[in-house]
Parts: sequence; structure tokens; C-alpha cells
Amino acid sequence: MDMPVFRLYDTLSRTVKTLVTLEPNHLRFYSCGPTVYSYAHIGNFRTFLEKLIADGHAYETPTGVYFDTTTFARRGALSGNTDADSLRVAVRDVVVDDNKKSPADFALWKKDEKHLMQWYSPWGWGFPGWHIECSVMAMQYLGETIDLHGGGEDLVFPHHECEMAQSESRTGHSFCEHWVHTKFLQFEGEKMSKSKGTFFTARELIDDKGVHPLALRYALMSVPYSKPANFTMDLLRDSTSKIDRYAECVRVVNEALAKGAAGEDAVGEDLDRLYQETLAAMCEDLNTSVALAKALEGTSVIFRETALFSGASASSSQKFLLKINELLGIVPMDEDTTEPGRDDSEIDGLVKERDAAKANKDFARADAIRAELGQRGIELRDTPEGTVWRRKSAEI
RNA sequence: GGCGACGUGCCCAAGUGGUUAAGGGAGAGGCCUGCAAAGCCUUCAUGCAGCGGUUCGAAUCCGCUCGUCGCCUCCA
Repeated sequence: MDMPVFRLYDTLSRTVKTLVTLEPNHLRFYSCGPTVYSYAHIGNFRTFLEKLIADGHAYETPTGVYFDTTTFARRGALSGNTDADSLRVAVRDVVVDDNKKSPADFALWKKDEKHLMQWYSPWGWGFPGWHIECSVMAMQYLGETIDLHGGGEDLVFPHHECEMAQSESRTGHSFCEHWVHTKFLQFEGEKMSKSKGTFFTARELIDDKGVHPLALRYALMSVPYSKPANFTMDLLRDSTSKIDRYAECVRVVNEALAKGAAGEDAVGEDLDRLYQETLAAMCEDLNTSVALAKALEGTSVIFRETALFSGASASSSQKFLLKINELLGIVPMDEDTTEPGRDDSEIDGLVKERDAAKANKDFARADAIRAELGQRGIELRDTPEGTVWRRKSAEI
């Protein structure tokens, strides 16, 4: 089966286009966001700015060094903000500096001897402008032209716009071939905000609230990166039930694999098709909604077959689950229900006692045991192969 | 005010010109079960924010209106 072409929306050309790398099998990808603490680049910043000034793209004033936006023909290409005057009537006041040639010119170096950040430069003590760091580091580590540049939608303007202006003015050629931006996540229909308590870290959700890590991943994937998503507790609960479904699917497949019943492979063809459709969805601008839907249809194909599961069918099913997990990372393949240091013999004993009660038709006793285990977060399932139990997912 | 994105059933969400508008959740009915759980089956939008327009044909293209979200050049 041919590998589909990977296509991705490009903010600059405003189209979904194939991601073509400069070098085969080598992606030069810069993403803004993570704050990495490593060697400083002050020297590189200074060199970069000296070149821009020498080429007439930047100028010095008493307050700093500014980029001359009139020298960059492609200004506004990313964001559509081409009219500097319209920015002047912005809701938020633009700081007007009489020293600047144009209000649209942005800072490359700020002179400020009282600022927390202090470095020496040919223009005096101060600190570099925000945008310069990404331009310089991208060039240092990835080269003058990179394949892919990403970040949140809030960075399109001014940050990425300014980066592009600086880098292309510095090198004289294209800075980046493909721009991707993720939309923001809302929480329960509102802007995420620390002060409103609508802001969670992954760690808080997983460690404090007991959210299954895969459920969190599933929830975040349920809406493609290219659309604003509303993150809700309902969504997290839905996602948890999907992960539970996958876990059950894995259990059923493993059981059938162990039995290895004779028979034809009744599911391989359907599962191959669904996997291809899942992959195709991911390749078309990372359409995770469709990918998750197609993958989930695969679990239905598997569950439908379980009554007469052959070893061959189980094997195809396992392959499907492994490949889906490789692609989407949502299948709890080897869920370990036993926890180190926890003794499950009491639970096993109660389950045995209930089985005996059931055999004696003492259903009152059997139900009482089931209720008690339920209180302790244990869920029972009577299957043709006997009673299995599992720890229930945390209530969210 | 400018720029950008978005509005599809009770909820999430796919679909971007052409047979019956994916998929999931919830709800309803059924199978299985001692009863459950899990799973399976059936059912669930003559309509895609509203109003116009283009077209043989539009959720999909164009215009306007309403609503939501993001950004607006010295926070990073």
C-alpha cells in the first residue's frame, strides 16, 4: 500500500499543501513555545543586528535599534496586517515612539540600563527584542531556510511576521517554506485563565484528578489542531470511555490469541481498509477527528467478530491495534492493572467467593460482593471464560 | 477600527459543488446475562446561525447581518 502524501495547511499561502522538505527524510522544524535554557545567543544577536543595520534594514535611535518595515516588501504577508495606520487605532494603545520612522517598526534591541536583563552591545547596555531570538536560533541550528515553522495562532502577528521580516532581510531569501499554527483551546466555553481557575496542567489532570493520560491525549486530539476546541470535563469523560473501550478490545484480542482457535481471518481486510483511512486522515492536514473515528470503527469490527474469534482474526486485530497505537498513541496495549506493592489476593478471594455463591444460586450474596467491590472501585464482568475484574477509571 | 479563524442533531464532531449529511456520546427499543457490566443490533438532522445571490444542482461558492474566538509591532 502506498504511503499517502502528507499535506498540511500553510498560513502563508493559505492553502493545504504538501510538506516538501529541502532534504529528503530530513525535516527542519522550528516551533516557538518551549522555553529552553541553554547557551545564550547574545553574540549571535549582535552579529545579526550589525548585518541588518549595515544593509539598511535597521536603524539606531536613542532608545534602541528598530527594524525598518518599509524595507521589507512582504510585510503583512502572514497575518494580512499590511496597513500600519489601522494598527494605530487599535483597542490597545500602540506605544508611539517619536524616534521611530514608522509606528510599525519593531524593536530589535532595547537600550535600558535599569532593566533586569543587561547585556553589552555596540548600542549600549540593554536587551534584545523578542522576535530576534527565534530568527537567530533557527538560523544557527537549522540553516537560513527551514521547512516548517510552528506555534500558537497568537504568534502569527506580530512574532512570526517580524521573524520572517528579519530573517529574509538578513539572508535575502525565503526563511520558511511552511507555516503551521494551532488554534487555542477553550475550557468549558471560556478562555483559559489561571485567575478564573480554568487552567490546568497535564500533570494536575493526571496526578490530582486521576485522568488517564491516554484519555487526555484522546480529548486533545478529538478536534483537529486547525480548529478552536472547547475542552470540557464531558469531553474528558467521553475520551476516558474510549480508552476503556480500547482496553477491553485489547483484552478480548489477547484472550483469543491465547486460545488460538482454528478458522479463517474474518477481519483483516476490513481492518486494513480502516487503517489506511485512518492514516489518510492524518496525512490530510492532521485530521484527527476523522482518524479517531476510523480507528474506533476498527474496534467495532473486532468486537463484532469476538463470538467466533479465530486465532487468525485475533492476530489481524492485534496488528491493527498496534499500528493504530503507533500512529495515534491511544491504545492501552499493555495496561498493567496490578500495582506494585498492592495485594490483590483479597479481591481475587472475594471474586472466587462470589463465583461460588453464583454457582449455588445465592444471588443475594453474589450481588452483595459485587456491590462491595464496586464501592472499592472494582468492576466485575462475567464472561464465558469466567469472571474478570478491573479497576474502574477515575470519576472526573 | 483593522487582520485572521469559526458557527452542522440534545452534546462533541466529519463533510468545502452532485446518489440516502461520516463517526462518537446521551436518549429510546432489542439481543446476551440469574440480574448487571462489557459487547452487539435497531432507532435518532427533508436539514447545516439568519437573509439574499450564483448554479441544472450549495452545508459546501459570493454578499450582507448576527454570534463566538484569536491577534493588533518595547510581556515572551
